Amino acid sequence: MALGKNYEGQDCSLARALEVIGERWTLLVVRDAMYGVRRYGDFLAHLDIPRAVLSQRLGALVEVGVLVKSRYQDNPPRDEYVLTAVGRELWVPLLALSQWGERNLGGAGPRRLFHHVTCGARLDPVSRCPSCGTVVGVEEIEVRPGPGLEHNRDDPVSMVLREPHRMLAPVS
Amino acid sequence: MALGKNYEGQDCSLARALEVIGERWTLLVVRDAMYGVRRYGDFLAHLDIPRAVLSQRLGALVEVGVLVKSRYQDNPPRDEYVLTAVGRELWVPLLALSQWGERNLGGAGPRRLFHHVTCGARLDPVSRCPSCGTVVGVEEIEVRPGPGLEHNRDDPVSMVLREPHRMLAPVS
DNA sequence: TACCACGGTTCGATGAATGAACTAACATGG
DNA sequence: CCATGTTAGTTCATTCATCGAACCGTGGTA
Repeated sequence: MALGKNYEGQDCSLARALEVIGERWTLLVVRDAMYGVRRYGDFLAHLDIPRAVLSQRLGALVEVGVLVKSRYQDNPPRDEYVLTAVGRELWVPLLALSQWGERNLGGAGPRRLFHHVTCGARLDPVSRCPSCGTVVGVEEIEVRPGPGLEHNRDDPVSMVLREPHRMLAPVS
Repeated sequence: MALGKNYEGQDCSLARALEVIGERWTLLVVRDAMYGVRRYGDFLAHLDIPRAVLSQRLGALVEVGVLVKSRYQDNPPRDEYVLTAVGRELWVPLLALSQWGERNLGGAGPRRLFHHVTCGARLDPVSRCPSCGTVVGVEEIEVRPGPGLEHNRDDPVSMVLREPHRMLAPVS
């Protein structure tokens, strides 16, 4: 989609955003990054995504500046993919979409609850803290399992998300 | 994507939302519906979308309850596609995404400005009215052209959006 | 030396998107 | 009555993306 097959001609910032993060799988990769996934193998295990597609998406996200690839050990050389400030700003749209799904697409109550780390209060659908009154960034959020959470997976991410976990904190 | 090729296994409401509105073009169709587009031909003209894809997307959106198809005249029989309450709730995620694009993807200032109809104040990136303090739904919003707006199209939607226009109000 | 882990790339088969052409229902003008 | 136009589609051949399995390369480790 990003390669020539774009939404050019659409004088609209939504279209431009969708060129970047509107492809299949891309937003799920970003969501996992918010949860603290950083390594190729962990994305692979949690998403059940074809390897070729994952490589393409990670590359594209690096290219537009949502992720950075950084070396975290030399022997053997290993890189991890970490959200940039631009990427972390996707938190609000991501949460808003996810909450829309939760409200309107049925299911057994919320799967995950998001809390403001500094005060413990639960966040509203646009990431506002009801007690502080401000919109909270991912950096200050903790995920906790909600009543609708099933547990049928046992990859690192799924494991970590069955316990309270600070957003962005590495899962492995 | 919705036909068997889904994100099943993802215990996540984001994945479920993306099954519904994550396909190419879908979110742009919803955006246009927010602007007041209701007719097949107007979507076609404003989006430059292949006809077959538009038909498929409109059908899918009706099926999941984001749009309703309703007869508005009988001779000749003509239907229009209108947002449901569920569809209108997509406003917040839509705006959030669009604002992310505007902030982070460059461009010459905001293309469109969104104002609270009842008080005239400009809305923030999550659709809050700074003077009323509440999150405002599409029903109470007016779009106005912003400094970054280019005008290179002359379909009904583009015309209408070069003047202040109430959201959801039919463009033709 | 053999084997394993990790992070990819390559490849054939399948499915979706594209754009142009065609269809159908009805209206209008002469 | 016939030609033309408008709207909302469908059909079809081509191109492109996705899928899943197999393969590859680098660097440990037994």
